[in-house]
Order: sequence, then C-alpha cells, then structure tokens
Amino acid sequence: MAKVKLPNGAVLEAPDGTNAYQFAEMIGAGLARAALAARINDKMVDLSTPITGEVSLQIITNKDAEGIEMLRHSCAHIMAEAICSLWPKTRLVYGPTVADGFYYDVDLDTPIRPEDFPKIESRMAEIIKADRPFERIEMNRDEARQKMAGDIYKLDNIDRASGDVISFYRQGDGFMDLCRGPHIPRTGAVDPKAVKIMSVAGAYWHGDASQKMLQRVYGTVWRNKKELDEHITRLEEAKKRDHRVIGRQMDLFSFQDEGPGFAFLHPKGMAVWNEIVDFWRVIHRKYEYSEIKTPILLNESLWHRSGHWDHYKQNMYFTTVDDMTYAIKPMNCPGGLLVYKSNKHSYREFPMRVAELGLVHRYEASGQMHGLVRVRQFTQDDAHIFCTPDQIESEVIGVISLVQELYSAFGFKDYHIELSTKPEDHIGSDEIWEVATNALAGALKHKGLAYQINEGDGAFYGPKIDFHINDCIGRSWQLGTIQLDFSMPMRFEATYTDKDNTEKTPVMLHRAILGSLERFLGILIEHYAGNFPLWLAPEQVRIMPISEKTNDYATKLAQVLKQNAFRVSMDLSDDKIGAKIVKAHGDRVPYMLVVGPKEAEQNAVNVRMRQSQQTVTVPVDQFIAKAKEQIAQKSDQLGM
RNA sequence: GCUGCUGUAGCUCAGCCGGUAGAGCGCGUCCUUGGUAAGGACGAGGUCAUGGGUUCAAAUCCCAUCAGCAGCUCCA
Repeated sequence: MAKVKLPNGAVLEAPDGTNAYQFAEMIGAGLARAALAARINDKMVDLSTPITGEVSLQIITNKDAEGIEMLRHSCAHIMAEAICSLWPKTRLVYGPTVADGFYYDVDLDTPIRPEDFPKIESRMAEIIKADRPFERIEMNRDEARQKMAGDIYKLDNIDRASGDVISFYRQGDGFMDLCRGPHIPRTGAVDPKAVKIMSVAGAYWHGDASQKMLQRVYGTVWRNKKELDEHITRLEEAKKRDHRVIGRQMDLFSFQDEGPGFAFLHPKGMAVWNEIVDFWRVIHRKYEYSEIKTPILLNESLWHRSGHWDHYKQNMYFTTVDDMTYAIKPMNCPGGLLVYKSNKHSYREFPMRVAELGLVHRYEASGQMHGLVRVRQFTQDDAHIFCTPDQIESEVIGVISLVQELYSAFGFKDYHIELSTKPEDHIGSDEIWEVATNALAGALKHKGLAYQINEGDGAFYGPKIDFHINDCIGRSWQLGTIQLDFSMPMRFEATYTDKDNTEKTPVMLHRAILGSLERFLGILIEHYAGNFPLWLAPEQVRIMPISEKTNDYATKLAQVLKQNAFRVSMDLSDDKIGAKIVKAHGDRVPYMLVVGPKEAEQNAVNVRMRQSQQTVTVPVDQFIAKAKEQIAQKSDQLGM
C-alpha cells in the first residue's frame, strides 16, 4: 500500500503505483483540476509519478511559487516547439526559467525579430489549445546519446547532466525535448492570454565569448491575463524610475556624442553631487581620514611598477607628451603610494587613512556603457589605509561601519555583499592571498553580515569585499569595495619603521564606499525616483506668485531664502497658479510656496508639498526653521 | 566587443512599400492678472545622426561609420 502524508497532516492510502494525480483526485476534484505537479518527500515530480510506500505528498498548483515556476518552464518548451515549427532549421540549446519568466537559447541563422513575436505567440496559443499531455520518457545515457546523435547542443547537455537516467519530455506527438523536468500535465494548463514573448537578444553558448552567439528569446507567463498586465505595468513603472529618464526630466546631467561614456553634470546634478560630497567629507573627518589629491596624468613607468601595465593596460588611456608616454590613471593607488613614499613613516602613524576623490578613466567596450552607472570617466571616493598586519581586521571592521553609516543616510537597505577571491591573473603568492582572504571573511563574520563568495573575481592585487545594489530593472551594480593588498606596497618598496627599529612593509587597504560618485548618483536617482529628500534636492523650494501683483513679495522672499542657503527658484511666468503647480510637481520640487496678496500681507507662505495636494499657510520664519531642521536631520519626510 | 533593434525640432514621438517634413510639450511675443494638478492667440525652431550608393527624385531603399537601447560577455 502507498501511504501518503499530506501537508495538513492527513494520511491517505491507496494501492502501490497510484500516481500523484490520482491522489489529488482523492483529495478533491477541484484540486485535481488545478494540480500542476507534486512534491514527494521534498522532491518535485510530475503528477504521473507512481507512489509506493510511505511518503509525504504535496500537490502543487499555480498558487504555489513552484507551480508558477513550472508553468514557466513548460512554457519554454511550448515556445521552443512554436519556434521550431516556424523556423524548422532551429536547433534548441537550453531553456530555463528566470525571475518573472523564461527564455530559450536557440541556434538559428535567421534573426528572430520583435515583429515575429505575435507569430510565436499565436503558434503557442494553438499548442496550448490543443491541450496536449506532457509525457516523460526515460532512457539511459547511451540511449540518450544515440537518440541525440549529431546534435552538439543536446549531446553537451546530456554530458553535463548528472545521474544515469536521462529524461525527455514529449508534448503531443511532434515535439520532444531533453529535459530533467518535472512539467505540468498538459499544455492546456497554461492560460494563453497570460503568455507574452518579451524580447530577443544574443547570448554566447555557455556564456563564453569565444563560443557561437545564439539567440535568446525571452518570454513570460502568469496565472492569468490580469497578472500578466500587472507585470507589464510594473515594468513600465520601473522604467519611469530610470535615472537616464529622470536625469533628462530634471536636467541633472547629459551625455554628448563628443564624449561617449563621459557624463556632463548640469547645475542641478552638481547641486546633488556637492551635497553628497559635503556629507562624505564630514563623515570621513569623523572616521579620522585625511584627504589628498593626486594627478590624473602620470608617467608610464609608474604603471609598469604597479603592475597595471601587465594586468590592466587594455582598459587604460595613454597620451604622449615630449616623447614621454603618460597614462591617464585608471586607479588612484599608485599616486597614493607616491604620496606615502614622499615621507618616512613609523608604526606610530598607523593606521593611516588617506582618502582621495580621484577622477579615473577606464576604457570600457562600447556595449558596456549604461547611463551614469557604467561610464568611462568617474570619480572614486577612494581611500588607502596603511596599517600593520594585526590592524587589518579592525580596520576592515571600521570601513564596514563607515559603509553602513553612509548608506543608511541615503536610505539604502537592500544591498548585498560579495567576497571575491583570487583571480587567475594575479600578483602575489598563494599564501598571501589566503591570509588576506581570511582576514576579510573574519571581519564580515565579526560584523555578523551575510555574504556570498565570488570565486576568482578579486582584483589582480588582492581579494575584496564588494557592496552591491540593484537598479530599477533589477540589475546589480557594485558600489563600495574593500580590497586588501599585500603586493602593491612591496612593488613600491613602501616601508615603515616598526617598534623594533626595523623597516617593514605596510599592509595596504584600498576602499571606496560610494564607489563611483557618478554611479552612486545614478543609483540614488532611481532609489528616490527623483524625489530627493530636502537636503539633496537640487531645487528645494519654488516660489509661485498667484499673479504678477505679488512678484515683488516673491522676489523678496526668494532673497531671504537664498540668504538662508536654500536652493530656491521662482516661477514668474504668466501661467495661472494651477499650471505653475503642475510644472512644480513635474519637476519634483519638495516645497512649493504659493504666495498672493494674503500671504504678502502676513509675511507668510502657503506651502504645498511634492506628491501631495495638501496646503498649509505658515509664517515665513516658521517655514525656514522647519525646512532647516529637516535638512540638518537629512530627513526624507516633508511637512510643516 | 558580440547579436538584434533604434537614430526626424530642446524633449517625447508621428511620417518610412520613394515625390524635398508634422503633432504635443517646451521656448519667444502678445492678450489675460487668474487662489492650488495645464487660460488663449500668434510665432521662431529641423542638412530627417554622418558619409557613400541606387534613382528623374531618398527622411523613406542599400552599404559603411558613429552614437544610443536590450541582452550576452566583460567590469582585474
């Protein structure tokens, strides 16, 4: 007898070999209709799986996260069949699910274009309407290899599969694909109105740029049309947060053809930038950093010495002056080391924390650029900490505290941490790398922070801790980084005099908190969707007279506010007040001060707040005091 | 860098199976002086990314280059 225990604790019995679907029927006809798959003893299986002995059983429907996932995976197969029937020369490669959808990589010489998507969708709808069963076929490895003979992609997938049993899934008679499964019972379990082909793009086989470029067709499927529509709406909303769009709308920055990858910061963008930097300096004084500035252009020989010539040259810009080759710096560390070496140092100075807002240039391949978050010229909020080996952990802990303090001031909570280890192309011995990597991991553990290991992704001179944050469309960008470096000080013969009066090599920590100010600004724009808190807002206050008759009062008021260091503007156009308000909301101005004869008489302002329809009239002094307080506290709340 | 797509007014976009350019917003001038999410009129503004080609004729078709977008790869 098969004895199954359900999630609610109930136990059902049936003859051995009764399958999961039949158990679902025993529970209820509605559940059987909704059933997509089953979980037997924590393993996801097809509904057709026969059950013997004593097991736990959960019927999976589209209400479960696993159910949606399976719907998507099966939909990838349905899409594959549709594509194969439209383009018979298609060779299938690999078709997994991803967050919110699925894709299938196909090898097909004719490009699939967006205008082909409706064709694919209607072909898929036909397959769905035919309500064909998904059928699992198992064979051993040799049989599978024979079956797929000549198909390099599927043979490769078989070779990468684990276990002795290789499974295929057939949907109806025509189409069969190698797949681990499990799948939904029938194609008809998909709502054809909830399916959409989203995009197509190139993708290298195995993610290897030396391999053939395949076509990756992205699709999505939801439980029903309503959820699909909601998903599309979410994507559209996310796009509205895009820092490139908001940057244009708010006139914060621009890019020009004359300098691809080089951002032009406009006055309003600079206002935000300067607030960030002012705050950054205050915090760095608190954490006992000094600040330096090193040249952008430095002789080629320096970069030979640092190792950049051998390990970073293809990303660097060079220029020749007086027959000498200079490099435009891609990093600040060599310059920082020259400053260090300009004096003799003692252990008594350690830990020595030296910051630099360093402008660096890195050549990025053309397809890599992305608004402010991936550029060819950027300002790093860099610092180099020189210390003794036994100070490493406490210094790393100190930097992590600084990261936490800075990020929280900007309301960042959703970042994740990665620890990157030794890359293939590196300098320094294995022992040094191990000590350094352990020191970083130790500091993270001490701080009780979760992190993931990023194998082989360290800098060429040392391992690193990176802080990553997602942009509006879910892409992850690195902000802060802490990199341990035992090699660069040796290469530069940097030394300090230790207690025992011997000369030793200091340990060097490279670190950036915001990472690149350009990238940080881009992420910040998306984080706030352009609705900056008052202290950061490029335009903090806009004065809007009801009519020309109050222009004089408005002008005087603006003077007072400017004297109080507010970033303030006036709307003296002959628009009616309603139109002025629309524009101010559109420009995301935190405080709109509506003034007419009544306010002028009482030396007051009528305050309207961004994203709100409420208004309140307060004396000018009160407005100033309140707003100043919000700025001082870096509050993200408005209100009088 | 690779694959695909895109490039028309300051911005967002229409026009594109060929017959020398349009809208809305913005901008300027004028009327209006209006109390909380768009008053009105008139006007200026474009070598249709750049360079070739096909054609009697190219914004429109073809090629190349540049730039941007999405994804892949990269981000040392």
